[in-house]
Amino acid sequence: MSLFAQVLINHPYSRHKADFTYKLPDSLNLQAGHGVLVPFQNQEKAGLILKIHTNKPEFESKMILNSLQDSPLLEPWQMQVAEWISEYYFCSKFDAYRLMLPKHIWRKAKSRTISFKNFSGGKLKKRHSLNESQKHIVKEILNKKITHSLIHGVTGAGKTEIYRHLIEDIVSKGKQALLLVPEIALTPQLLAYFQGHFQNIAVLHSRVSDGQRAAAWKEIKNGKISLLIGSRSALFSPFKNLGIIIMDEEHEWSYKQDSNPRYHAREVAKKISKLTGAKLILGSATPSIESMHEALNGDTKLFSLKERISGVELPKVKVIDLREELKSGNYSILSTALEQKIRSTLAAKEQVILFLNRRGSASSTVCRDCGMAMECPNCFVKMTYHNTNFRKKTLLCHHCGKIEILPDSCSHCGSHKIKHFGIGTEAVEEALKRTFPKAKIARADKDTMNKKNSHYELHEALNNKEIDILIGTQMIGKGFDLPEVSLVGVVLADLGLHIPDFRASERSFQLLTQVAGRSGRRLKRGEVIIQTYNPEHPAIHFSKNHDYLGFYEQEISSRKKLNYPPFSKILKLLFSHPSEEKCKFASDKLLKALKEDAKGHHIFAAPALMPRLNKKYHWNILIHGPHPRLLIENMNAALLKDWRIDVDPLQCA
DNA sequence: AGCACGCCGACT
DNA sequence: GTCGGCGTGCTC
Repeated sequence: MSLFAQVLINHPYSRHKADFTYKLPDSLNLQAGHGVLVPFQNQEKAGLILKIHTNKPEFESKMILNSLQDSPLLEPWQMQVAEWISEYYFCSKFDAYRLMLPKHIWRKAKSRTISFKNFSGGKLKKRHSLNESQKHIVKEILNKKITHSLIHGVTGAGKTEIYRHLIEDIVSKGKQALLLVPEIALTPQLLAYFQGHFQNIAVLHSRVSDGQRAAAWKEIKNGKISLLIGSRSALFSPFKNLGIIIMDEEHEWSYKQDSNPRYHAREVAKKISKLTGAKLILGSATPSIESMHEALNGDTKLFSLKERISGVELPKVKVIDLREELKSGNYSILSTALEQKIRSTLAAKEQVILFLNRRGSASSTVCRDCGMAMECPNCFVKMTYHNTNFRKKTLLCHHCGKIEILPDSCSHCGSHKIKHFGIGTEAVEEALKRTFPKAKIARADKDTMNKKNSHYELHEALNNKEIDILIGTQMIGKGFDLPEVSLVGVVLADLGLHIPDFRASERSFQLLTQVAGRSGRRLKRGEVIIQTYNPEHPAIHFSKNHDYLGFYEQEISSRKKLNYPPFSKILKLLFSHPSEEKCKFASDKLLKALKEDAKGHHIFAAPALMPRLNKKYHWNILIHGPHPRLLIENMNAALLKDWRIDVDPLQCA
C-alpha cells in the first residue's frame, strides 16, 4: 500500500492552508517530524512532515524529493505542543511549528560547523549548605507525586540555591533542566552562579546569534546540554529528556509574547510538563494572582520562604502622603521626609536608589494661552519633553519615536507662554543635583541604558561606589543585588494605579514590592519611602507591610465579585487600520455577529487604550465569560480575517 | 507570498 | 507580430 504524508511547507501561503499531501518514496525511511525537500509550484521547498497515512487524496500528489536530515527534526512532544499552541491560541500551524524550528533548519545544509559556546567549567564553587526550610522544599519538590510547585519567597530568601539543588538532582539522573528567566539582563548573574556547579550549560535568548542558536539547538537535541538558561522561547528547544522546568519571577509580563502567536510561557510550560513528565517549578516574591489561586485551590503545591537567608529583616517601609505635603506648602518633587532621609543616608556613606516609572523631563507641554497640548502627529498622545545634554529641549513621542524641537511659540496661537507639566526621571535628576550638589548622581532609563554594556557598567559603577544616588525607571527594579543600598525611594507610586485595567493594582503591588526589595539586602535592614497621593490604595497599603497574602486576599475577593480571571476567561480581538471609520465599521460588524449568540458572555468593543499609534487606529473587542473561545471557534472565518486574536490577554485596558 | 497565465496597448 | 504592463488565481 502506498503511503502519503501531510507536509507543512516553509512558504507564507502555509499560513492560510496548513499542509499539503505528498507521496512518500519507498527509498526513504521517513516519519512525522522529518524535514524534507518537496516540489512546490515549479520550485523546490523545504517542509516538515506532520503526519503519515494511507488515505489516497482526490488529486494527483507529487513525490517527496529527499529528506533534509537523517533523523526527525522535532521530538514527538514538540509536535504536540505546536498542535496545541495552534489550537489554543488560534494561530496557523505554520506560525506554531515555526516556534520550534530555528531559521538555519530551512537553509540547505552547509558544511561549515559553528563551534558551540558552552558556558561550563569555571572553578568549582564552594557549596553553601541550605537552611532547614530550603532543604525541606527541595526534598518535597523531588517527591514523585508533586508535579507542579509554586515557591513564594521574599526577595533574598534563597530561591536560587533551591533551584540549584533541584537541578543537581535532575541532572544526576541523566535528565535535562530548563531555567526560564523573564529578561536577558538577568542571565549573566544566573549564569555566573551556575557556571561553577554544572558542566554543560547553554544560554538562549533573543540576543544570541543565529549561529550560536543553531549550535546550541544541536547540543540540546543530542542531549549534551544538561542545563539551559533562557527566555520564554527556550521552551521550544528540542530536549531529549527534560526533567525540570523552573520559571523564575513567574509573575513577569514578559513571559507572554505580544506578537503572533501570543502564547504565555507559563501555560506552554504546563503543557510541556504534562507531555514530557518534567516537573514545573514557579518562583516569585510576588506570584501572579492566577498562580497563587491555583496553588491554594488547584494541583500546584505551595511552598513559602518567609525569611531572608542573611537573617536581615525586610526593609522598613514608610508611606508619605503627598496631599499632606502639598498642604504644608512643599511643592517640590521630594517630600521633607525623603529629602532628610537621603541626606542622612549620604552622610553615612551609603547608597540611595530612587524609582519613578516615567522617563523624560515633563509628561506634557501646554500653551497657557490657548490650552493646546503638544501631541504626536502619528499617535494621539502627549509628547514627552526631554531636556538633557544628550537631548536638549526636545519633544519626543515615547510610542513611535517622533522627535521635534520644542517650538518657542505655540503653533496654534503663536503665544510664548509654554509650560511643562508632570515629572519624569530627568526632572528628578535635576532636582537632586540642585538639592545635593556634592552627591554623585546617575540616571538609568531607556535613554541612558542604550548600549550593550550599559547594565554591566552601571552595576560596576554602583559596586565601586562611583554613584551615591541612582534615579531610574522600572528597569532598575530587577537584577541588581546591591549590598550598599540602604534607602529606596519611590518618587510617585501612583503612576500605574489608575490605568483602566483590572490588573493595574496587581501590577503596581508587584512593582513596588520588587523595588522595595532592592534596599538593604545583605548587611543591614534597609529603608523604603513611598511617596503617593493614594496611601490607602491596596497596592500601597499591603506593600507597606510586605503583606503579599493580605494583598492576594483582597484582590482575589474583588476578582471574584467582578467575575474576572481566574474566575472567568478573557479573549481579546484586535483590529488596526489607518482609517478610524474602517475600525469602527469592522468593530460594529463583528460585535453584532458575536452578540447573536453570546452564550452568556460580556462583549464590548472600544478604541484601544492608545487609540492611535504610528498613524494607525486600534480597536479592541473583549469577550469576557466562562468560555470566550466558543464564540469564535465556529465563526465564519471571513469575519475574523483581518482581526488578530489574543487568548488570555494580560493587558485588558 | 510569489509566480504563472492572460489580455490589452506601444514598439522594432 | 511581440514585448511587457500588472490584474487574477493557484499552489499537493
